[in-house]
Amino acid sequence: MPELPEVETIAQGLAKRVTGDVVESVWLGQKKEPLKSPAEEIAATLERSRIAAVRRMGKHIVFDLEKNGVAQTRLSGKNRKGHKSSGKAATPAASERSWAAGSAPLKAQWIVHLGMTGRLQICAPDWEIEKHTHAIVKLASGRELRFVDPRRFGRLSVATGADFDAGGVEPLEIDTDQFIERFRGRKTPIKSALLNQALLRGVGNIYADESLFRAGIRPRRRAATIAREKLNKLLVAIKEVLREAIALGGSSISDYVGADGEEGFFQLQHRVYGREGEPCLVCQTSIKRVVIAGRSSHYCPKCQK
DNA sequence: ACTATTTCCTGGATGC
DNA sequence: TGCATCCAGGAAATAG
Repeated sequence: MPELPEVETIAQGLAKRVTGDVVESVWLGQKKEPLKSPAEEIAATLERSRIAAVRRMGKHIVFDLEKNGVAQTRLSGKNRKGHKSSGKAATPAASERSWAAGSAPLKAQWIVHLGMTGRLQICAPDWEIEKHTHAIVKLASGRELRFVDPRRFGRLSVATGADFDAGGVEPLEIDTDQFIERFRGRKTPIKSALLNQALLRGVGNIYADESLFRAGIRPRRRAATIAREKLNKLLVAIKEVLREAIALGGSSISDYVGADGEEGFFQLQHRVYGREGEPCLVCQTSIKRVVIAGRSSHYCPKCQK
């Protein structure tokens, strides 16, 4: 279940391997759940685009795309209402020019959310197509980038007009004042607030539990009842947990593996997540599990108040 | 404007 | 062995 550290690891791995490559063609499966944008729009946006960068925003992987202005103009005019062709010379010679040449490239983004079980694999075209493969992106380098997701909680979309807005604020970039402002006054349990991507983006169930343990706060505590000092401690804990996890390549439980298929190791550092009934590593008290907002929440009843 | 609950999905684990 | 049931959980949709 990829959260911020896993997605960061995957995005970095992908960036290393596909930056600069060009999309030749795109195949999209028939299942509609994984597609947040219309299939034709995703395909049209990706095809003939150069992958300028791959980065993470919250739990999303964002591919920054650049396309020759001429080709993009033609596609936009055909596929999007109210978007007129700009009248630039659309000669075949121009559309085949190298990416560096000619007018400024038109930008777009391909956004991938892995959900629970989504994976992006880079492979040779003759690799067996796995069950639950929903997208195959053919690259000019001869490789393929495939999206595989058995549970179909993952999502693919494109942003063409404006930049993709992931909502919320990056937990590794937010400062104490911003954090307190966003979380204080909320009546909801702090655990729910941490999972709310519109507040803070990228923290999921594992890292919420681990951060709350380090900060000594019970997951059911209402955000509004937590003192500023304690909220500050929580933010420090969140940043610490996320940074440590990124350094270890994320947590490999269930389906997660990095871009090259390697596993992460942060699961070995989990102090409460998945440890129901086991002794607290600090005080030996049995770790409890309760359900909050439909999510398993693990905590030490003695260390967390 | 918030908050809480339900729904979507499949595979692996568990129970009888 | 086989079959049914439960559970994992992010985010969108729905209800209050």
